[in-house]
Amino acid sequence: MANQELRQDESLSALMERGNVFAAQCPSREVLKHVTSRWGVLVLVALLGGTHRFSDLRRKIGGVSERMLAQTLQWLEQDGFVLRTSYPVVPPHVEYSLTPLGQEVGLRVEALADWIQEKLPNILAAQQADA
Amino acid sequence: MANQELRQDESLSALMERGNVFAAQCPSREVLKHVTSRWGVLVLVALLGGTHRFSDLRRKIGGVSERMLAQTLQWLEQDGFVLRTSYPVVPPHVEYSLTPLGQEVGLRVEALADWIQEKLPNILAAQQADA
DNA sequence: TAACTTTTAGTAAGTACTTACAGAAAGGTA
DNA sequence: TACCTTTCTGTAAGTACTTACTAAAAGTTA
Repeated sequence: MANQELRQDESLSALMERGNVFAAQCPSREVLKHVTSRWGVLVLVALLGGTHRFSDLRRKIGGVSERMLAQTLQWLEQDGFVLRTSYPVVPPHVEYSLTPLGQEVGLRVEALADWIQEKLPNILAAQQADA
Repeated sequence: MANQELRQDESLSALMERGNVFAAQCPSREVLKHVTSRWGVLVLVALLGGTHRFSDLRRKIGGVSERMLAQTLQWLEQDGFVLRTSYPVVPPHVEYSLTPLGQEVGLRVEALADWIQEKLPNILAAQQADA
């Protein structure tokens, strides 16, 4: 059983460099948490549509508080997914956009969100079925 | 501004049937929460690899408690993504697998998780860069 | 009879996520 | 001077998520 974990085409070092979401201590877990967080998903999808200012995002994403939006943006910025551009004017003017890395995750996240939106009727029907 | 929300090719009723994750009260938000929950992602990816018993999942998914695994499986079962098959024996024998709907979400979630695993080195490098 | 098996419920306790609200910054407007 | 603007940051308070632990069911094995 134990050595089944090593596949033929992957060396041990290759596995270590890759990240393993099933391992509790793997740093990929944190990244996954940020990306799939309640507001992270929506921020990524929104920014896929282009650069947004803070308040644009706040308006677009129904239900976010300023506090949570700010925190989520910081997470995504630290992971290298979001680029924050601040103009030194008063009142503040800050723009958020996706980095190339951010666009890649964004596309995956959007694919998931879109699927759920499209299949919502089927899902709701399934929920009724076994209720 | 207000009427820009209606696109030419989509009637109002079509929009309502589709679900909109940006709307705070849309039921798709709940589904999204279950699918992207801390353990939901991992359960879906694990089950994509085939039917698993409860304790198999617990072993495979590093860090889950029995309590959370059970709750997550119930969420996904109610949304129609997971099929629970219970054999009336003692001690209990229960098998979990994906429904056709579950396989569809599973693939999207797996695409996201795989991307993060593969790009982890790049992400960690990006984190270092602005730290 | 005591102990072990597997899956899940229930409880209390702890941690993390979220919200609501007040405040700061510095220039333009009334 | 009083107030408005935008983007945040603290603070306190509330809610939700997680864990650890106890317990049940009913046969099989020691």
